[in-house]
Amino acid sequence: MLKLMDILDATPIPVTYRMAFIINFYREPLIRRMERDTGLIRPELTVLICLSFRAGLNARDICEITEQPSNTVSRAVAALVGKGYVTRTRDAVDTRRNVLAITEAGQAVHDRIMATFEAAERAMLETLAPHEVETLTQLLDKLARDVERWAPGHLTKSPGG
Amino acid sequence: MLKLMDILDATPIPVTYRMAFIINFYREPLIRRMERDTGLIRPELTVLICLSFRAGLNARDICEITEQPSNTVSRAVAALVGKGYVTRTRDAVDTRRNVLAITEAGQAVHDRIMATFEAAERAMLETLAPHEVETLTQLLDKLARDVERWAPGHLTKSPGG
DNA sequence: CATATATAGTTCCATCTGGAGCAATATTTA
DNA sequence: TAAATATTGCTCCAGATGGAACTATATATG
Repeated sequence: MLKLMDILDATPIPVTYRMAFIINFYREPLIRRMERDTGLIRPELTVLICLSFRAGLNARDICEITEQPSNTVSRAVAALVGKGYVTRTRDAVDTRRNVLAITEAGQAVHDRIMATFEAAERAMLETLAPHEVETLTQLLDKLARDVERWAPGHLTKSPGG
Repeated sequence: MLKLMDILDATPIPVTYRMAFIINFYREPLIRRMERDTGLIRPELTVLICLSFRAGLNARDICEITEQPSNTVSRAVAALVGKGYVTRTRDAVDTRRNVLAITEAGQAVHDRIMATFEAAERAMLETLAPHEVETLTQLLDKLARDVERWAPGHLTKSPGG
């Protein structure tokens, strides 16, 4: 039976096709499992990750950090507040802003989810020797940090810089 | 301003987080541009890629190759037939099957789209030295070919096989 | 102070997506 | 042949997603 991997060899985009392939088979099942087990959906996890890393952000900050549309973030925040995973308090100075913070329960569910992601990555990387993992990480890091230069249409988003 | 990349360093999944980051900024703009310029959507491109690689597939084959749900493929095929990019002919032997093939126009639009993907990958990889690109490709290939072992929940899909 | 403009966050709406189940056809079993 | 089961491909429906417009508040300008 023909499988996706047979097409891997024929594609004119060997690097990104493989990356997309890997991410697809890595992330989708984990996201599905998370949705089933915790009731959280993807944008909600994104918000939790941001708030877990830094408290005191507002929805707009998360939009800019993640480059997601504001309605997606808005919905995710509202859902997380409803579930008790995030608190939302009006800023006293600028009453348009809602300052967000992750709750203990939110941190707990975040940690549980990330643990499954972590285990899956470890399992994936077992194929590689430690020095190969290091090399791979470094190369990916180089590409990621260079995103401003190569991302198609990325610069056009904020002409002011 | 905090950006996604600052979180890169703090994540417990350094490899897959970077891959997802890269793929996100690579693929989404290209897909959006494709949708705008050609009117094709993602699943339709997937079908075109399969049929470009091998003619004579049916929808079920494409489902198995790409692991996409049958309704998604069904819709994509119907849209492509309507646009004149794919032909669909009933199999004389098994009249449940529709044998699919890409048309000349379909191949042309496929090639045009893939050319933009190719140019974007080239631009992305300019950051790396040729030997680094080679190393990266090999490491990704190793992971991709090992997918059956590590993909979460992948084996459960076909217990017989 | 009054008006114009900018920003935070939400809702509306159209579209994409996947799960479940359905109709048509093929295959197996009695 | 008749009935049970499997397979192909489709439609229905619920939920996710993003663009655009809207409300409320803040800031800049006369």
